[in-house]
Amino acid sequence: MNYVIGKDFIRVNLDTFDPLATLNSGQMFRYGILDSGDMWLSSGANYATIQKENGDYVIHTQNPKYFVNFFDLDTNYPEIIKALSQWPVLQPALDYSRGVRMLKQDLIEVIISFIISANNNIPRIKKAVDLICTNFGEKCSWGYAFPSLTRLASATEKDFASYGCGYRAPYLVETISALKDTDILDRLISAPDTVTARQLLLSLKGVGPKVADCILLFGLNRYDVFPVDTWIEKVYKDEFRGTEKSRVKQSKFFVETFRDLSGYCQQYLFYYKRKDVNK
DNA sequence: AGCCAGGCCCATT
DNA sequence: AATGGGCATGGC
Repeated sequence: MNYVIGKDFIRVNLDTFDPLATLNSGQMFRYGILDSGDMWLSSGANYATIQKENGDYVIHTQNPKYFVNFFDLDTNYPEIIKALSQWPVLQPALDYSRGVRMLKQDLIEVIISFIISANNNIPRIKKAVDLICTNFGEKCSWGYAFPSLTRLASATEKDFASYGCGYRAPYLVETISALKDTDILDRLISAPDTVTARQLLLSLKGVGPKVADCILLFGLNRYDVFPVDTWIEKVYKDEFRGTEKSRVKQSKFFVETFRDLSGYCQQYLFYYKRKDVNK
Protein backbone atom coordinates (compact mmCIF):
# COMPACT_ATOMS: atom_id res chain seq x y z
CA MET A 1 0.00 0.00 0.00
CA ASN A 2 1.68 3.19 -1.18
CA TYR A 3 -1.13 5.58 -0.32
CA VAL A 4 -3.33 6.78 2.53
CA ILE A 5 -6.97 7.59 1.87
CA GLY A 6 -9.05 10.14 3.78
CA LYS A 7 -12.56 11.59 3.49
CA ASP A 8 -11.57 14.17 0.87
CA PHE A 9 -7.99 13.35 -0.05
CA ILE A 10 -5.50 10.66 -1.00
CA ARG A 11 -1.88 10.97 0.00
CA VAL A 12 0.36 9.05 -2.40
CA ASN A 13 4.01 8.19 -2.13
CA LEU A 14 5.75 9.59 -5.20
CA ASP A 15 7.99 6.54 -5.76
CA THR A 16 5.53 4.95 -8.18
CA PHE A 17 3.25 7.90 -8.93
CA ASP A 18 4.04 10.82 -11.22
CA PRO A 19 0.72 12.60 -11.81
CA LEU A 20 1.97 15.17 -14.32
CA ALA A 21 3.64 12.49 -16.42
CA THR A 22 0.47 10.43 -16.22
CA LEU A 23 -1.75 13.33 -17.29
CA ASN A 24 0.64 14.21 -20.12
CA SER A 25 0.88 10.64 -21.40
CA GLY A 26 -2.01 11.00 -23.87
CA GLN A 27 -4.54 8.84 -22.06
CA MET A 28 -6.94 11.62 -21.07
CA PHE A 29 -7.71 15.15 -22.20
CA ARG A 30 -9.43 17.07 -19.39
CA TYR A 31 -6.66 18.33 -17.14
CA GLY A 32 -4.46 21.36 -16.67
CA ILE A 33 -2.45 23.51 -14.30
CA LEU A 34 -4.13 26.06 -12.00
CA ASP A 35 -2.70 29.50 -11.26
CA SER A 36 -1.60 28.09 -7.91
CA GLY A 37 0.56 25.59 -9.77
CA ASP A 38 -1.60 22.67 -8.66
CA MET A 39 -2.76 20.17 -11.24
CA TRP A 40 -6.48 19.69 -11.89
CA LEU A 41 -8.25 16.90 -13.69
CA SER A 42 -11.75 15.69 -14.38
CA SER A 43 -13.07 12.27 -15.34
CA GLY A 44 -16.74 11.71 -15.99
CA ALA A 45 -18.49 13.79 -13.32
CA ASN A 46 -15.54 13.66 -10.91
CA TYR A 47 -12.93 16.31 -10.19
CA ALA A 48 -9.64 16.48 -8.32
CA THR A 49 -6.67 18.73 -7.76
CA ILE A 50 -3.19 17.45 -7.00
CA GLN A 51 -0.33 19.14 -5.21
CA LYS A 52 3.06 18.14 -3.94
CA GLU A 53 3.28 18.20 -0.15
CA ASN A 54 6.17 17.11 2.04
CA GLY A 55 7.51 14.65 -0.49
CA ASP A 56 4.11 13.13 -1.28
CA TYR A 57 1.45 13.95 -3.81
CA VAL A 58 -1.92 14.81 -2.30
CA ILE A 59 -5.04 14.33 -4.40
CA HIS A 60 -7.85 16.56 -3.15
CA THR A 61 -11.29 15.34 -4.14
CA GLN A 62 -14.82 14.65 -2.90
CA ASN A 63 -14.54 11.16 -4.40
CA PRO A 64 -11.27 9.65 -3.16
CA LYS A 65 -12.41 6.09 -3.88
CA TYR A 66 -13.04 7.00 -7.51
CA PHE A 67 -9.50 8.30 -7.93
CA VAL A 68 -7.84 5.38 -6.15
CA ASN A 69 -9.35 3.25 -8.88
CA PHE A 70 -8.79 5.89 -11.58
CA PHE A 71 -5.06 6.10 -10.91
CA ASP A 72 -4.85 2.32 -10.43
CA LEU A 73 -3.21 2.83 -7.03
CA ASP A 74 -3.74 -0.79 -5.89
CA THR A 75 -1.68 -2.24 -8.71
CA ASN A 76 1.97 -3.14 -8.17
CA TYR A 77 3.78 -1.17 -10.88
CA PRO A 78 7.34 -2.07 -9.90
CA GLU A 79 6.39 -5.67 -10.58
CA ILE A 80 5.05 -4.82 -14.05
CA ILE A 81 8.11 -2.73 -14.88
CA LYS A 82 10.39 -5.50 -13.66
CA ALA A 83 8.65 -7.98 -15.94
CA LEU A 84 8.97 -5.62 -18.91
CA SER A 85 12.68 -5.13 -18.15
CA GLN A 86 13.40 -8.54 -19.68
CA TRP A 87 13.26 -6.73 -23.05
CA PRO A 88 16.31 -4.42 -23.16
CA VAL A 89 14.79 -2.39 -26.01
CA LEU A 90 12.17 -1.11 -23.54
CA GLN A 91 14.58 0.12 -20.87
CA PRO A 92 14.83 3.78 -21.96
CA ALA A 93 11.05 4.03 -22.14
CA LEU A 94 10.64 2.34 -18.74
CA ASP A 95 13.10 4.75 -17.17
CA TYR A 96 11.51 7.81 -18.77
CA SER A 97 7.96 6.72 -17.88
CA ARG A 98 8.51 5.94 -14.21
CA GLY A 99 5.39 6.95 -12.30
CA VAL A 100 3.02 6.77 -15.30
CA ARG A 101 -0.14 4.89 -14.28
CA MET A 102 -2.71 3.27 -16.55
CA LEU A 103 -5.90 5.25 -16.04
CA LYS A 104 -9.25 3.54 -15.45
CA GLN A 105 -11.54 6.06 -17.05
CA ASP A 106 -15.21 6.73 -17.66
CA LEU A 107 -16.19 4.50 -20.58
CA ILE A 108 -18.43 6.94 -22.44
CA GLU A 109 -15.90 9.74 -22.10
CA VAL A 110 -13.20 7.47 -23.53
CA ILE A 111 -15.36 6.44 -26.48
CA ILE A 112 -16.23 10.03 -27.40
CA SER A 113 -12.73 11.41 -26.77
CA PHE A 114 -10.97 8.79 -28.86
CA ILE A 115 -13.37 9.04 -31.79
CA ILE A 116 -12.31 12.70 -31.83
CA SER A 117 -8.65 11.70 -31.52
CA ALA A 118 -8.49 10.03 -34.94
CA ASN A 119 -5.99 11.76 -37.24
CA ASN A 120 -5.95 14.69 -34.82
CA ASN A 121 -3.49 16.33 -32.46
CA ILE A 122 -3.70 16.39 -28.67
CA PRO A 123 -4.16 20.17 -28.15
CA ARG A 124 -7.08 20.14 -30.57
CA ILE A 125 -8.61 17.04 -28.99
CA LYS A 126 -8.48 18.76 -25.60
CA LYS A 127 -10.26 21.83 -26.96
CA ALA A 128 -13.05 19.82 -28.57
CA VAL A 129 -13.66 17.67 -25.47
CA ASP A 130 -13.69 20.74 -23.22
CA LEU A 131 -16.23 22.48 -25.48
CA ILE A 132 -18.47 19.40 -25.37
CA CYS A 133 -18.38 19.57 -21.57
CA THR A 134 -18.99 23.30 -21.22
CA ASN A 135 -21.89 23.19 -23.70
CA PHE A 136 -23.60 19.96 -22.66
CA GLY A 137 -22.14 18.84 -19.34
CA GLU A 138 -23.79 19.46 -15.99
CA LYS A 139 -22.55 22.61 -14.25
CA CYS A 140 -20.67 21.83 -11.04
CA SER A 141 -18.92 23.97 -8.44
CA TRP A 142 -15.58 23.22 -10.04
CA GLY A 143 -16.63 23.44 -13.71
CA TYR A 144 -18.50 21.09 -16.03
CA ALA A 145 -18.92 17.32 -15.88
CA PHE A 146 -18.58 15.16 -18.94
CA PRO A 147 -22.14 14.97 -20.33
CA SER A 148 -24.34 11.95 -19.77
CA LEU A 149 -25.52 9.98 -22.79
CA THR A 150 -28.91 11.67 -22.50
CA ARG A 151 -27.31 15.09 -22.65
CA LEU A 152 -24.96 14.08 -25.46
CA ALA A 153 -27.94 12.87 -27.47
CA SER A 154 -29.24 16.44 -27.65
CA ALA A 155 -26.10 17.61 -29.45
CA THR A 156 -26.28 17.92 -33.22
CA GLU A 157 -23.76 17.38 -35.97
CA LYS A 158 -23.48 21.15 -36.33
CA ASP A 159 -22.73 21.46 -32.60
CA PHE A 160 -19.85 19.01 -32.80
CA ALA A 161 -18.56 20.57 -35.99
CA SER A 162 -18.54 24.00 -34.33
CA TYR A 163 -16.33 22.57 -31.57
CA GLY A 164 -13.71 21.61 -34.12
CA CYS A 165 -14.57 17.93 -34.43
CA GLY A 166 -14.35 18.18 -38.23
CA TYR A 167 -15.49 15.20 -40.24
CA ARG A 168 -15.89 13.18 -37.05
CA ALA A 169 -19.03 15.14 -36.12
CA PRO A 170 -21.47 12.75 -37.87
CA TYR A 171 -19.63 9.76 -36.39
CA LEU A 172 -20.24 11.15 -32.90
CA VAL A 173 -23.94 11.69 -33.51
CA GLU A 174 -24.41 8.19 -34.88
CA THR A 175 -22.38 6.47 -32.15
CA ILE A 176 -24.10 8.38 -29.34
CA SER A 177 -27.45 7.34 -30.76
CA ALA A 178 -26.33 3.70 -30.97
CA LEU A 179 -25.08 3.74 -27.39
CA LYS A 180 -28.33 5.27 -26.16
CA ASP A 181 -30.67 3.01 -28.11
CA THR A 182 -28.96 -0.37 -27.69
CA ASP A 183 -27.46 -2.47 -24.89
CA ILE A 184 -23.98 -2.29 -26.39
CA LEU A 185 -22.47 -0.62 -23.31
CA ASP A 186 -23.68 -3.45 -21.09
CA ARG A 187 -22.41 -6.01 -23.56
CA LEU A 188 -19.02 -4.28 -23.66
CA ILE A 189 -18.70 -4.34 -19.89
CA SER A 190 -19.76 -7.97 -19.60
CA ALA A 191 -17.87 -9.20 -22.67
CA PRO A 192 -16.17 -12.54 -21.93
CA ASP A 193 -12.95 -11.64 -23.72
CA THR A 194 -11.08 -8.88 -25.52
CA VAL A 195 -11.88 -10.18 -29.00
CA THR A 196 -15.61 -10.04 -28.32
CA ALA A 197 -15.41 -6.53 -26.89
CA ARG A 198 -13.30 -5.31 -29.81
CA GLN A 199 -15.79 -6.70 -32.31
CA LEU A 200 -18.58 -4.76 -30.59
CA LEU A 201 -16.55 -1.55 -30.59
CA LEU A 202 -15.76 -1.86 -34.29
CA SER A 203 -19.49 -1.72 -35.01
CA LEU A 204 -19.53 1.88 -33.75
CA LYS A 205 -19.14 4.64 -36.35
CA GLY A 206 -15.78 6.36 -36.07
CA VAL A 207 -14.22 3.44 -34.19
CA GLY A 208 -11.54 1.56 -36.12
CA PRO A 209 -8.84 -0.83 -34.86
CA LYS A 210 -6.68 1.78 -33.14
CA VAL A 211 -9.50 3.68 -31.42
CA ALA A 212 -11.06 0.37 -30.35
CA ASP A 213 -7.78 -0.63 -28.70
CA CYS A 214 -7.61 2.69 -26.84
CA ILE A 215 -11.15 2.19 -25.56
CA LEU A 216 -10.34 -1.38 -24.51
CA LEU A 217 -7.26 -0.15 -22.68
CA PHE A 218 -8.41 3.09 -21.03
CA GLY A 219 -12.13 2.39 -20.67
CA LEU A 220 -12.44 -1.37 -20.23
CA ASN A 221 -9.22 -2.20 -18.37
CA ARG A 222 -8.01 -4.75 -20.91
CA TYR A 223 -4.24 -4.96 -21.20
CA ASP A 224 -3.79 -7.51 -24.01
CA VAL A 225 -4.11 -4.71 -26.57
CA PHE A 226 -1.52 -2.53 -28.32
CA PRO A 227 -2.92 0.57 -30.01
CA VAL A 228 -0.80 1.51 -33.02
CA ASP A 229 -0.93 5.16 -34.06
CA THR A 230 1.62 7.20 -36.00
CA TRP A 231 3.97 7.37 -33.00
CA ILE A 232 3.88 3.66 -32.26
CA GLU A 233 4.37 2.93 -35.95
CA LYS A 234 7.58 4.97 -35.69
CA VAL A 235 8.60 2.86 -32.69
CA TYR A 236 7.82 -0.31 -34.64
CA LYS A 237 10.10 0.75 -37.48
CA ASP A 238 12.83 2.55 -35.53
CA GLU A 239 13.26 0.40 -32.41
CA PHE A 240 11.86 -2.98 -33.49
CA ARG A 241 12.99 -2.91 -37.12
CA GLY A 242 9.61 -4.31 -38.14
CA THR A 243 8.62 -4.71 -41.78
CA GLU A 244 4.83 -5.14 -41.63
CA LYS A 245 3.07 -2.25 -43.34
CA SER A 246 -0.41 -2.61 -41.86
CA ARG A 247 -0.91 -1.25 -38.37
CA VAL A 248 -3.21 -4.15 -37.50
CA LYS A 249 -0.38 -6.58 -38.18
CA GLN A 250 2.07 -4.39 -36.27
CA SER A 251 -0.32 -4.49 -33.31
CA LYS A 252 -0.58 -8.29 -33.55
CA PHE A 253 3.21 -8.54 -33.45
CA PHE A 254 3.35 -6.44 -30.29
CA VAL A 255 0.56 -8.36 -28.53
CA GLU A 256 2.15 -11.72 -29.40
CA THR A 257 5.35 -10.43 -27.82
CA PHE A 258 4.06 -8.65 -24.73
CA ARG A 259 0.79 -10.53 -24.09
CA ASP A 260 -1.01 -9.23 -20.98
CA LEU A 261 1.62 -6.54 -20.49
CA SER A 262 0.94 -5.04 -23.93
CA GLY A 263 -1.14 -2.12 -22.70
CA TYR A 264 1.43 -0.96 -20.19
CA CYS A 265 4.26 -1.45 -22.67
CA GLN A 266 2.49 0.51 -25.39
CA GLN A 267 1.80 3.43 -23.06
CA TYR A 268 5.41 3.68 -21.95
CA LEU A 269 6.71 3.49 -25.52
CA PHE A 270 4.19 6.11 -26.68
CA TYR A 271 5.11 8.52 -23.89
CA TYR A 272 8.83 8.06 -24.48
CA LYS A 273 8.59 8.47 -28.26
CA ARG A 274 6.81 11.77 -27.70
CA LYS A 275 9.25 13.09 -25.12
CA ASP A 276 10.23 16.07 -27.30
CA VAL A 277 6.56 17.00 -27.80
CA ASN A 278 5.67 16.62 -24.12
CA LYS A 279 7.41 19.97 -23.59
C1' DA B 1 3.21 27.52 -46.66
C1' DG B 2 2.93 22.94 -46.17
C1' DC B 3 3.19 18.89 -43.30
C1' DC B 4 1.38 16.57 -39.45
C1' DA B 5 -1.77 14.84 -35.94
C1' DG B 6 -3.10 8.75 -30.54
C1' DG B 7 -7.12 7.00 -38.29
C1' DC B 8 -11.57 5.95 -40.20
C1' DC B 9 -15.00 5.37 -44.01
C1' DC B 10 -15.93 3.53 -48.15
C1' DA B 11 -15.18 1.85 -52.82
C1' DT B 12 -12.46 -1.25 -55.23
C1' DT B 13 -9.94 -5.37 -55.81
C1' DA C 1 -9.32 -9.70 -46.33
C1' DA C 2 -6.52 -6.12 -48.00
C1' DT C 3 -5.52 -1.62 -50.10
C1' DG C 4 -5.80 3.35 -51.13
C1' DG C 5 -8.04 8.01 -51.79
C1' DG C 6 -10.43 11.49 -49.34
C1' DC C 7 -11.14 13.82 -45.38
C1' DA C 8 -11.82 18.93 -41.35
C1' DT C 9 -9.02 21.70 -39.03
C1' DG C 10 -5.66 23.77 -36.02
C1' DG C 11 -0.65 23.25 -34.36
C1' DC C 12 3.87 23.90 -35.54
